[in-house]
Amino acid sequence: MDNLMDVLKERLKEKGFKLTPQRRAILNIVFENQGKHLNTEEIYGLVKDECPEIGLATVYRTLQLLEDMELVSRLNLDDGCSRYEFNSHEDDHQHHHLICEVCGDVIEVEIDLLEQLESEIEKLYKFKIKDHKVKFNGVCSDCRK
Amino acid sequence: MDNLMDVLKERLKEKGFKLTPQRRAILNIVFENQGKHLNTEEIYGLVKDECPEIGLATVYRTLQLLEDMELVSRLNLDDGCSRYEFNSHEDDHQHHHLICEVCGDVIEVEIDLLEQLESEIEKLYKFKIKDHKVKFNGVCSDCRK
DNA sequence: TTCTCAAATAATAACACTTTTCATGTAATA
DNA sequence: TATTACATGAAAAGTGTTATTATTTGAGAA
Repeated sequence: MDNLMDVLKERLKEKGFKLTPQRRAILNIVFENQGKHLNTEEIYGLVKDECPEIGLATVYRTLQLLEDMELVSRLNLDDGCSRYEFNSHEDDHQHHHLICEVCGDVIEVEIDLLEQLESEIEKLYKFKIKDHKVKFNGVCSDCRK
Repeated sequence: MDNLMDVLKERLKEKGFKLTPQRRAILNIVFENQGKHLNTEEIYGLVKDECPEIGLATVYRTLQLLEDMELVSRLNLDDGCSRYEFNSHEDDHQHHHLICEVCGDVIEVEIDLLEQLESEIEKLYKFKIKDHKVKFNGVCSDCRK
């Protein structure tokens, strides 16, 4: 999708950054692997097909950059590394994840019933909530068989 | 609380482990600092008053052990280290945390309105939920002034 | 197009947190 | 007592990540 790169270019320009092949390639990899929740090392491996010269540090830097401009989201699945997903749902809250403790699969949940809980918390604790992260651990349908 | 150490001793015995001064001291520190969410280094510093000879590796090992026997819970507050809290609520789900992005304070929330969300997810995804982790990021009442 | 310079890069060193290794110590068991 | 298994401290190694540095690159100016 060319439109995607236009968005990237635009957001980079806003903050005085440049659109480089590395940045383009990394965003592409994350975009093409939606639902996969790749970690930095995996992204590094995949992006090398496109940019064989790329360094791991650049991957780390770029993912941070892409997170800053809200094109990707960093996930913490408690497996010792950061994972990333393409951020399709711009403004609103993130979706949630079901993490299967048997096969390790990660399923995305689109329901969001946390609004009422949030408003209750905001009232009770006078805490301004800006974001929430919800993880469910359990066993997926396949592994229950 | 002596009862606490009895529980520890019992659970250790179940799995063939021993109750050592180090293990007793570490559990005590976490117990005495409920609401503080200490990290390993902080626990190490505090436990040295009781056990000056203790090594950092033992603290890591013991916290893992205490987590396995569900006497403490490991928290991930996205600040680059593991934090621990005493696990008072045995069987049921954990409570939630409000993390202030200004002062870094962590506030505990006891409300749990996730039951309905969970049953909906279980039905829809046939995913057996065993635990959930919820973090809210925002600004606490003090920092909003 | 060529020049200029800030920004971006690759490579590598440094870093922080954590785990493992290993030799020694200690407590329960036979 | 001898044996066995577990626990420990110290140090080394491992892991994911960030910082440093010299070099290269891209985009606007000449």
